[in-house]
Amino acid sequence: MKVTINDVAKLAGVSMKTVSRVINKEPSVRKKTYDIVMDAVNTLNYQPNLAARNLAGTSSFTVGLVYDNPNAYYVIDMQNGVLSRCKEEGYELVIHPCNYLDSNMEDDFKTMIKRSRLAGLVLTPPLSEQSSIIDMLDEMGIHYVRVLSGRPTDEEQDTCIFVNDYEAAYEITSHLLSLGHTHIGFLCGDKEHKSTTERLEGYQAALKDHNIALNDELIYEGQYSFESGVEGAKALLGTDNPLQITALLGGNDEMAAGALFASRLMGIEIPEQLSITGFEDSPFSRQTWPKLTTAHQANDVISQHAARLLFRKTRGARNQDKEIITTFTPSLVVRESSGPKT
Amino acid sequence: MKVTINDVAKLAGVSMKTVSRVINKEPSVRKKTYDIVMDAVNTLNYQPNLAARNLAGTSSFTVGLVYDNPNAYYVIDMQNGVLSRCKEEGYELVIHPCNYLDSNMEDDFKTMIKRSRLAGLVLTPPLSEQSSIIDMLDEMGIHYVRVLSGRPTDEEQDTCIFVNDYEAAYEITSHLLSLGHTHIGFLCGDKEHKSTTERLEGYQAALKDHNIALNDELIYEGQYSFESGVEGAKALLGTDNPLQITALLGGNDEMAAGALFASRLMGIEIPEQLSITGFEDSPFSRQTWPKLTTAHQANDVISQHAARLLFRKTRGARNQDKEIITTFTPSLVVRESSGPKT
DNA sequence: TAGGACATTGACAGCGTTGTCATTTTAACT
DNA sequence: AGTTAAAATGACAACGCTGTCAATGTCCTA
Repeated sequence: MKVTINDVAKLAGVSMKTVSRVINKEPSVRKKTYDIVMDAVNTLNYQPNLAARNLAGTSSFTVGLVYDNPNAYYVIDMQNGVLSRCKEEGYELVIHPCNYLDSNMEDDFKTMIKRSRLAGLVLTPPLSEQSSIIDMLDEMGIHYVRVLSGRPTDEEQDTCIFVNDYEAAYEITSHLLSLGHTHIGFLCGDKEHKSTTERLEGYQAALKDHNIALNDELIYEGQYSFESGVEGAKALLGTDNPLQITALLGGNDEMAAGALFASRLMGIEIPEQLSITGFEDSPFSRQTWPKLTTAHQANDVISQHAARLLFRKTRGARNQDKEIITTFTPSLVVRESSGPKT
Repeated sequence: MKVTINDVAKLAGVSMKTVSRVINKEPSVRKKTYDIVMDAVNTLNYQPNLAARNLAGTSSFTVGLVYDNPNAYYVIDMQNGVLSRCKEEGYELVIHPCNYLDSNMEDDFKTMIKRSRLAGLVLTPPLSEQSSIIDMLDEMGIHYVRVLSGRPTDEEQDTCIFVNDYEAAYEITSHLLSLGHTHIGFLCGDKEHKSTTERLEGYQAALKDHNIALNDELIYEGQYSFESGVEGAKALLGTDNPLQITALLGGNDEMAAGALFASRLMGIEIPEQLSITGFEDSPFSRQTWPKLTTAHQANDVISQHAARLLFRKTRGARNQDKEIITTFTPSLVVRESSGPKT
């Protein structure tokens, strides 16, 4: 019933170790031998046992995905991306949701790592920004790849995948500017998140480049949540829109949806009286009325490349085949929630 | 650096095997010995190696979560629930998204199972309904727990967790009836899904109990998607609402959101001219305008109990401590999208 | 106080791989 | 053909734990 490496070896007429070499794609196996072994593998439908590999080998075949992001769409996308690479490479994925409010998160982390020795970790924001975590991992000698909001720096090229929120925010803001808006509010997330400051700076840079004076009163700091989007829109627009805002940049789709919701309550027509934009292009940016103009962030692709980067580090030169993109810029998607200033 | 069972044994002054007994909570370890060993475990901060346990033991410490549900919120909830139990019991979770359109899904499945011998699987709908899969698992002798839409039957009590959609749909429909609605449309999912027929039957039963004649024209079959919700609402309400519909039951929150969207397009006021209800209470049922009346489905709790049920089967009598609920009925949550008939 | 029954513990092999190092085969030279 | 270096393969221990079964300890009974 259960097929082991020995069965394959016997059928192929080689030693166990040679089969091991073949399935690990080690060099220094003769082509002919390789083919014979692969034939045996296929006829027996052999699947190497992960537990044994993890136990015996120096490197492991499980990678961890660590996240601390309340957004389900985001997590699923990241998960699927990493998973698709894992499947290809024969790795297994264990997921590890975290709560950064949780004080014993680091212990939790260590436990997980001890339990199943890991090939490496993929860290998603905002967790990937926490230096205490990174330091701990460095200290423990654990491989990792961080998905980060930011503009690439030479230094961290090989452990980071950057999402250029700055650029994307610049683009969205430019879009609104080109529609004639000049009084543009910003519903940002909390400033501890790198993405918040990046998006904010992109927004400000675009305004500057169009010679529009910055005004801090136009910025509302929320928590990337629907509720804080509602609050933010109410706060900025007030009862009679004293700041004469005609466009609102949501820090993410959820906040934009909140702003949409608030606008309804206040009887403001979108986009006629107010343009609203999102960020991330999560599915529900298409499920609002009107549909959200937003910046599409290809999370599944991003996480695939994160996984690739991790595997490259883990398995050394063995699979350098595919190119790895380390910087992604979300791209503008224009829908119905933004329109010309009237 | 790495602490093994031997280190613990040495420190505690017992044999390796006794430590093993302690960490596996086997009976027949003297209380005193137990305490000594646990002390050693704690001072060394010992974490048993999962790979070794899986390799050496007859039972495994990894469980699989298999899903084929496009709804991110649902998946995350299920995942978190199962994960929380796993953490407690020292298990590890590997996730396995499927695509039931994919023809070689079953092979995929087998590969996964061979790779890492599993303690068992948690199957979520609609995958849990597919008898071909169940048969395969039975044949392979794999433990599993199915989360299913349905009313409990005695027979499958020990491998199934039921979500009583029938009852919930009955309740939602009754809610609408009590508001005075008599012409109630139903935007259901595709009929291959068990949940669709369950919800449909609940809806019909409620109508019957109120002596309202059933009318198939009031039922639109979609795919549980936002888009099909839009289409369904358009189809049922037509240009001049020939069926005189004053309330619309969404098969799930997404379809309800779609109906909301369509209503906006058609200039129908919610809930003044039309009541709309959802199903599942996913986060975005609170992020629509108006917020959706829906049936709350506690997916995280459901999946926790699914995991418990699995562990009970896996580990035999070792942890019978907590009671397991095997039937859950989503409960009505009244929000702003439903109102009295005017 | 001896004998037996049962509870508790330990010694050791084995799970299915990979790492190390020794051995054989091949290729590349004189 | 003979030598040598390099490439290809194999033998065997080890990874950290659990299962088996034998050994010891404890408590009871007569």
